[in-house]
Order: sequence, then C-alpha cells, then structure tokens
Amino acid sequence: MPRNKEDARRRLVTAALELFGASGFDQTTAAQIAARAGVTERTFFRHFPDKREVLFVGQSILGTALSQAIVEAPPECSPIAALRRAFVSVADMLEQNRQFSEPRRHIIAATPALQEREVAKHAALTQMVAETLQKRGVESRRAALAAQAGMAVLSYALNGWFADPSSGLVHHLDRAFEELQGLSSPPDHKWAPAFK
Amino acid sequence: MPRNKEDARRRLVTAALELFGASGFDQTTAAQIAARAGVTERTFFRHFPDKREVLFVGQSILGTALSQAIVEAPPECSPIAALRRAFVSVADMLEQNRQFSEPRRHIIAATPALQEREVAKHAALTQMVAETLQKRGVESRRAALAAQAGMAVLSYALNGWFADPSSGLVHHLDRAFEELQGLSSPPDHKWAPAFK
DNA sequence: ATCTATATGTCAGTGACAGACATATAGATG
DNA sequence: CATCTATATGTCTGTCACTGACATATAGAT
Repeated sequence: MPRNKEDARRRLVTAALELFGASGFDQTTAAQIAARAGVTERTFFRHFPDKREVLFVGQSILGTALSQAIVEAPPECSPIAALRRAFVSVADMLEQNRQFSEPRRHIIAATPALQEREVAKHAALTQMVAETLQKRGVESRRAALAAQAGMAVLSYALNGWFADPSSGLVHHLDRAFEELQGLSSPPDHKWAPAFK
Repeated sequence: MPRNKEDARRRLVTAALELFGASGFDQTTAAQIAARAGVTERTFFRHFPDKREVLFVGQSILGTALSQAIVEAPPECSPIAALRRAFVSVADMLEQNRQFSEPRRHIIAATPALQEREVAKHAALTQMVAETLQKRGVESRRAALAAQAGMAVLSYALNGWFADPSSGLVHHLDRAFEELQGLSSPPDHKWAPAFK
C-alpha cells in the first residue's frame, strides 16, 4: 500500500484546527492548511469534499452508534423513551471527545458558514434518527417529529453540559427530557416545572 | 432616484427560478442569471450576498410576522399555545405564496447545497422564535426547546399541507400539534393517537 | 437645465474546487 | 532481491463564486 493515508488526514485536521483557531476560518486558505500538513492543496480536497468538512469528521460514528442503540431499545418503549436510552448510551463517547469538540465549538461559533454546515449535519443526523425510529414501527411523519423533538432535547442537554461539565452529561439529559414534558404546562412556575 | 432597483431584484429572482428549474442549480452560473435579467454578474452579487440567497427572499417577512404574533398572544398561554396561535396567524400568508414556494421546493430538493441553506434559515427562524418567547417571560433554554419543538410541528404541518392542500393549512396545524402531545404515549395505537 | 444620490457597468484579482495526467511508495509476488 | 501493482500524492490547468476600486448612468430634487 502507498503513503500513509490516514496519517495525512489526521495532520490535515490538526493543521486546520490550529490555523482556524489562530487566524479564523475565512482568513485561512486551504493551501495554507495543506502546506502545514506537508501536502498539496489538491490532496486536501481529495480528503475532504470542501474546506468546511475538515471540521466535521466523526459525525458518522455518532450516527451509527445512535442508530444501533435506537433499534436495540425494548419494543414497548415510546419513541421518546427509545431516544432517551440511545442518547444515554452515547454519552460516554461524547464525554471522551470533549477536548476536541471544545475548541471546535469556538471556531464554529465565530463563523457563519460553519454554523450553516453544523446545522445541516444536525439535520442529517435527525433524519437518520427518524428513519431508525421507523424501523421500530413508528409511522413516518410521526417519527420525523419525534426525532426533531428528541434531537432538540439532546442539544439542550449538550449545551447545559458544555456550560457545566461537573454534573455528567447523563444528568443533563435527564433534566432535558423532563423539560420537554413540562413544555405544555402554563407558565405559572416560571422555572423548570417538572423536577424537584 | 436611480434605475429601478426592486424591479431588477424581481427579474433576477424570476430568472434564477427559471434557469435553476430548467438546468439545475449547479449547472446555472450567476452570470447566466444576470444576463437573463438584463444586468451584470456584479449587479447580481450586489442584490444577493451569494448565489443561493436568491431563493430565500421573503424569509424575513415571515419571521417578523411570527414574532409579532407570538408577542401578542395572551399571557396565560403556554409556550406551545402561543406558538400555535402565531402559526395560525401566518397560515394565510403561506397559503398565498404557494405558487412560488412550490417550484422552489423542487429545486431545493434536488440540490444539497440549497438544502443546507434552507436548514440554516430554518434554524435562524427558530432562534428568532426562541428569543421572542423569552420576551414573554419564558426562561432562555426552555424557550429554545419550545421553539424547536414548535418549529418541528410547523414543518410537519407544512409537509402535510404540501402533500394534501385540499384541507387547509390550519387544519394540518391542528393535527400536528395533537401529534406532538401524543409523542410520549406508548406505540399501541399505531396511527395518530390523539384525534377522533 | 443642472445637480445629486444611488444603481449599475467595467476591470482586475483571489480563492475554492475539479479534471487530466504524471509520479512516488508500501507491500505483494516471483 | 527485483519487480510489479494498487493507491496516494504531485503538478498543471481551468472554471466559477465572489470582491474591491473606479467609472458611468439615471430618476428626481433644486
């Protein structure tokens, strides 16, 4: 086999992360990333279909893990309950990657074009979750609605966890699902209505 | 005042819609759109920050209409109830634009780059909705969750309405909100659990 | 009739990305 | 050990999205 492909990929991701963090996404050229990684611009675009994509590796891993967990949830689970189990099952993986996703978040937060891509990835993941719910027998459009509500809960929990990592991600997930149930209650108790 | 600006805008949008529909988004160049509209490529990019944006005019109108309706909902409304009122209040506007949004949907459905932009616009709208809910006194992250669930319901209803325009959009909205409530019920009654 | 603000034209340049073709290297094969 | 091969990479060239700088045209105010 030829020159080490995966290593070049890793070098490209690392170089991109560093340059984006230092100079910003728009001010960093694909050629610069390639140069720092010791390859050519053309090689960069052989590894990633476009400049943004270098920041979105590993999304597919999360997707397949989620899919598998959803399928394996007990059949008597409601759609939301199945999603809850799945999210808890990948919490560990997410907590592991925190050191990588932390700087990534800052770069994305500073770049509209990257936010657009992230939102799209989120939507794609949601789509995959919806299709997996269908395999459990959930009707198509109902599955889509459940997936969107569930992924909203996941984002909610992740935001809370990024702000406060001291309590684990699982704890944030529990609270977030309780919030979803409380959403239709009148706004009397102004703060979280459903927990202690 | 100088040459008619708004008219050039409209010609550009029309030309883009026609060319995208005929040849596809990727195969259509910005210069071609400009030529058909009787202006220069440079002028195209003075009216639209990028090539995709020509298909996303009028989103801001919907946003402001939604915001206003949310603020004006009775204070005793739950977040979801406030959103429901707001959606119903813009249903008429949406039904009016159907002839425009119909071909637009097909073009977007055939172009990943446009789907990405649409998802982003959807997210931006959701963000605006969340911030408006906060003005009603809904706590920040709870507002975000409600906005996402609510916008999911809106999409659900719009999809149903596009597939079956015979019953009005308001009817689809009613059904969609009932679906949201039924999401946490066990999957016994396989079809919509909450209505008649 | 002139004057002005604003829309548009013109020109040149940068950078993302793709096709075509050549070259280099790790490992299989003899 | 020499060769051979699949695959990764380099090189070159081209298209197109998008931008800055500067010139020009036009509808309306004076």
